[in-house]
Amino acid sequence: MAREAVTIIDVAQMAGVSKSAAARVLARSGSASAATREKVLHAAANLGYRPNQLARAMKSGATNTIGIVVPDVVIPFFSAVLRGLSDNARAAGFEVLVSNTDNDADIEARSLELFAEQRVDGIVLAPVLQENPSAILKLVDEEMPVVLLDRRMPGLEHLPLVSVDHANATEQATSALIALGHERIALLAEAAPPLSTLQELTASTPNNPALTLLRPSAQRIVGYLRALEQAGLDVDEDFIIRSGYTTTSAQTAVEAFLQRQSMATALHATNAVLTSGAYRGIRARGLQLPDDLSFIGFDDQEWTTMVQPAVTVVEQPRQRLGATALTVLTSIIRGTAAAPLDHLLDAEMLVRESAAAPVQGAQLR
Amino acid sequence: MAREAVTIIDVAQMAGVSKSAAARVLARSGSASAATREKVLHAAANLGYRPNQLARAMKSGATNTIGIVVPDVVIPFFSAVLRGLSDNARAAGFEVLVSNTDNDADIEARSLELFAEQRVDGIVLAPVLQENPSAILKLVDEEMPVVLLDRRMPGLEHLPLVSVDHANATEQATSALIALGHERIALLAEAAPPLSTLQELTASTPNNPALTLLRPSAQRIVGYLRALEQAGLDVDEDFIIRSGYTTTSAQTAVEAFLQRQSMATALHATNAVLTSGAYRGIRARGLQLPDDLSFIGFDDQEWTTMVQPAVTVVEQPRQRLGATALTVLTSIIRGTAAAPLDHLLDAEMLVRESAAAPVQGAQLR
DNA sequence: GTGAAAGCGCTAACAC
DNA sequence: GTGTTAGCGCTTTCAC
Repeated sequence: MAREAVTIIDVAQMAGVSKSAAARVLARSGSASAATREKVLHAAANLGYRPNQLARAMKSGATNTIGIVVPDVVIPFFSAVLRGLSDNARAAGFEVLVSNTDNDADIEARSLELFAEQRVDGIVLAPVLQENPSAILKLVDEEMPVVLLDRRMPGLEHLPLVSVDHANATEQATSALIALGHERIALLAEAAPPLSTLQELTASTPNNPALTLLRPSAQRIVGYLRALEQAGLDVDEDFIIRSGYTTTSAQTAVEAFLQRQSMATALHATNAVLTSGAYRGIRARGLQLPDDLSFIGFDDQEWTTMVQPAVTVVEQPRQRLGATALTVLTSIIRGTAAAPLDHLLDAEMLVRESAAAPVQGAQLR
Repeated sequence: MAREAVTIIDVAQMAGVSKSAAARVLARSGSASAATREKVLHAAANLGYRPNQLARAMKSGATNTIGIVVPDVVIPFFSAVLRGLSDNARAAGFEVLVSNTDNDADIEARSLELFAEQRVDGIVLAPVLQENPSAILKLVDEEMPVVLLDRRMPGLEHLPLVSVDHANATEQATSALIALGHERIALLAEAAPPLSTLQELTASTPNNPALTLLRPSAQRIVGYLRALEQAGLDVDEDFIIRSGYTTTSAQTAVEAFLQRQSMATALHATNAVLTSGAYRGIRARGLQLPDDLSFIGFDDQEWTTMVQPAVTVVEQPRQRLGATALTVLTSIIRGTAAAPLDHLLDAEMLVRESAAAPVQGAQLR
């Protein structure tokens, strides 16, 4: 603002008291007589005094600002998390700075650096999956409070994580299909570690580091394996469809799968992008949901209820993830953090019409 | 960050020069000898010096931070605008603070106040439509640079606006339907001023204040009237369907319309929410697109290409709106602003399959 | 209860 | 080219 802002000095002068007296009143700290308070408040109101948070931050060392770093706020999951974070941040007296990385480690590093220069009080970060997260570690080493969102990777074991329980989410979907009577359930997942590695983890607890350090897509496969195992069903590696993280890649993979493997009676896609691609693939093959195939998607999206039949999905508590991340972050900032800091929230099934009991012989076209 | 940050003094000491010498090197201002520069840069790197933007801002009066205030970042339109703004802000050296208002004038006022206290250099605001925007005017009066996004209302005539050309967007859609051969075109719009008021504006230029001060929903109706007028078609007020700003309200309104008015051969919905509701209503009535009815929606949404036939829509250049808002805002901040400051961007038709030439007698069920 | 004064980290005159 | 100094607006001892 170009025009000279009114400072505490202006207020003090008008009130006829000292700078510090005015400060005590305006910052509600220290003591002041009723008369002084009255005069100062009056002057402040008259002049339209607005405290300069910059100066306040210089003194106190706290900016009451936090940063959130995500791949892309246009992705509905992240915009919802941002919203949940933002609402709660406001309530707790924090402003929120936003940055997008497009999953580029360099941009992420630069964003973190800039936030640090701005002296944010803490950062919520959905990290780019990278080999050597040195930029993150550097910040943490300098005692910047950081809360991880959605994912974690080796090297960041000691940072608190707020995320959905990925394995559990897929397990829920798979178990739901099993409960409907399906035994040959295909899974559409991003490329991930070899199956043997993942199979060793089916018995692990949700917060087992070996599990939470895997990328979300791998954790989701673990949940699938766990559900099959619990039901006593054999794993057929041929039923695990690998795809890149794009709609077209997923569509292609699903179409190819449906062409070569007509025994599957159900399919679960493990993230939002793959869900869109899978749906297109199913449609391209001319299959009817749920009679020809039962389908459960991941993440609720508007289209899942615009198509017919509406698509059953596993939904993450997006805004609550943001709210939780804020809570954890503030507890660290205020030094009131108490272990455990990890928060793995449960996903929720939104049961609609795309998954049903298998129809005998349906896939035997 | 709890640990003592390294300051310019630490750097100067280590480099064996004065504070100001170090400052000159680090801020790339003023002159310094090669030797000094070398020593300072070296010391800074060794110590991991990170400039304190707070202190810098205190001195310079510029925080290099801007704020964006929108109804809700979860709405795809706003998250995309935010993205466009954010990318360009970064490139221009600004950080971005975000706030959601949920269309509540009090929350908006509070947000603006808080941003002002943070001493942001400027604000991009999608204002809550309100009678008396005093909080906004107060800020502007104090010379805070403000750019309006998407809408403007009486009292804010002097503030620059970055928006899609609402009237033109609807005109494009309506004209497209007319070009296909439709003559009885229904419009789904939010409740708006009486038709007579709007009809007077069909001849106005895009940036006519009388037009840009209307709420977007009203401007869109003007575009519809203009298209009909240009084609020499009569306006039948019965074909303008009024609805509240919710999917269910829109669905109900469309269903009722389709029941009582079977002469319409085409329908255009004038915003994203109404488009979803209209589509549901059309489906609930069992109509086939485009044979029973041609349909054009507003704002591209993922579901419009997930359903079959895919829905033709008018799309706003969302990210470009954000980018443009940033450009205008920075020009004001830097004092290089040159009239005209209003930017009305053109919407674009995404032609898909839900609109086609009318089929004779199709609606005569 | 109140005022004087120091100082947060940085920049920009200003002398040298 | 370099160092000294003042000061951005605020909070917070510390005497009185």
